[in-house]
Amino acid sequence: MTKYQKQTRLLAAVDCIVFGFDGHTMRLLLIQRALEAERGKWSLMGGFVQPHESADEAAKRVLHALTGLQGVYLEQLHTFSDPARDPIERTLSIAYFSLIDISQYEKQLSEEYHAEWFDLSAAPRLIFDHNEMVAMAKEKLRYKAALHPLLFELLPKKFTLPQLQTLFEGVYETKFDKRNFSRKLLSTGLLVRQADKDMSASRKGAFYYKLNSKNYKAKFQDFLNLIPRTGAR
Amino acid sequence: MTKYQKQTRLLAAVDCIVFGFDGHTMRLLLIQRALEAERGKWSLMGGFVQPHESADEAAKRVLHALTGLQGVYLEQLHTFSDPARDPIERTLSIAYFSLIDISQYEKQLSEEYHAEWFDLSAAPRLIFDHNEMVAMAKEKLRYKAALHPLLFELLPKKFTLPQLQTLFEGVYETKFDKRNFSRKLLSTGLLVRQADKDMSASRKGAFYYKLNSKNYKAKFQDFLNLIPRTGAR
DNA sequence: TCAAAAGTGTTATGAGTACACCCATGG
DNA sequence: CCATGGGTGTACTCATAACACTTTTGA
Repeated sequence: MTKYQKQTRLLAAVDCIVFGFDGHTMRLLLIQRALEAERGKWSLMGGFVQPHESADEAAKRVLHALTGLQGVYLEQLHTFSDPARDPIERTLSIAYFSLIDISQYEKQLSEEYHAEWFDLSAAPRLIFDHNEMVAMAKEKLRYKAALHPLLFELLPKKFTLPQLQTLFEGVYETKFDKRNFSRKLLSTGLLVRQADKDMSASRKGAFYYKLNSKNYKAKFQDFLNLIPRTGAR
Repeated sequence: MTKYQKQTRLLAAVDCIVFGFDGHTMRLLLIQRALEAERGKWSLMGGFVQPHESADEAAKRVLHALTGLQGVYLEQLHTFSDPARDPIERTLSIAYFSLIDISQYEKQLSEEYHAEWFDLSAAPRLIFDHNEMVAMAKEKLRYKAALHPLLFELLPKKFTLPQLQTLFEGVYETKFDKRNFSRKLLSTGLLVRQADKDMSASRKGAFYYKLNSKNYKAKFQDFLNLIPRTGAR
């Protein structure tokens, strides 16, 4: 088989920006880097693309290793290619961002990787260009979640409207009117009210909802305009 | 300098999806591939990422070589990484999409590359996964142009409202009401009416407009909702 | 009975849409 | 004077946003 002669081959890595929500604030999952350079510094979870896997497969593999989770929301974000981004050797990085239900995260596995959740707005300095990746992921999350029902990926299967509103308020760093918020969300037809309530956060209790998965798939690509114009953008 | 041992290095290419608008329909710029495999087949313009350039720089270089243009709209689209996407040797491709004013395109240079404009809706079969890249670029263009004033990149500096409307109708493959269209576009504050008219398309003539570049930059990131709900989506 | 959070209804404003006629000009 | 495309105004509907009180229940 003829090869492309005289072209330089490069290392290709994937890096995963993993977002979670703890009920109060947005969180970011970081690990302490195991390799030189910058061993011990905080870093996104990453790994090299192997010869027989695509970047998507590599990202899934890495994410499963970090969280023990499969089938999570994972989307290619951007490829970072500054020739000097990794001081050891030129490495392309294909960044992915992921949304996980933090309550399903398996702490056991994380300790193997010295992983930790950080408040998104108080994340430490990361290696290489990882802070830039996080900033881009945050922006994309805000952008996309304003138009598509994305943030449900961060919640358990059963969730309450107050939880959902707190999540939106965390992502957009603002407050919404709860009457308008619930009317808008319910009008999407995405939510199905359950018979039971979450009694843990109030005396009255808040009804649980689940996603209507049929409508969820159908409407995901629509523009839903989930964020009030007077709120964040 | 320590290197990352035992990791496989891969070829990294960029491929550019170049869109234009000829006044009637959306067009796609393709070349006849000069390399094996598939020499002579239609292809996107691409090239390998060189050791000391980023992917953005590579895409700019490639695009300049193809069109003679500099400073054109160019945005990273997606990285394609199927291990089998190039039958000769595994190659990652970082795809970019670009919008150019077709009237500035320099035919001389294009002939050097056997480049040709194709009607976007009648593009030929392309090599490798390039049809998939084009499909994704088309979708992203529709998505983004519904919310941001992007399509102006396809027009000359001076353009008329009927031209602009034809362009939008081409991208969304539908017809808009011209009264609503002009009201909506003018209400953005992005357009500045010129004193002169384009007399080439009608007896009455249509006023030229230019972009208000200050508002253009300021509003680019806003959600403008440029497409009627009853139109395409 | 009280505290704390959940849940809900009304009104006013503005954006979006549907729709039809007059204008300017060159031939 | 007429054919062709350019340009504009109005009324209706619906989505949005602002705003405050009642309900539930455990302590």
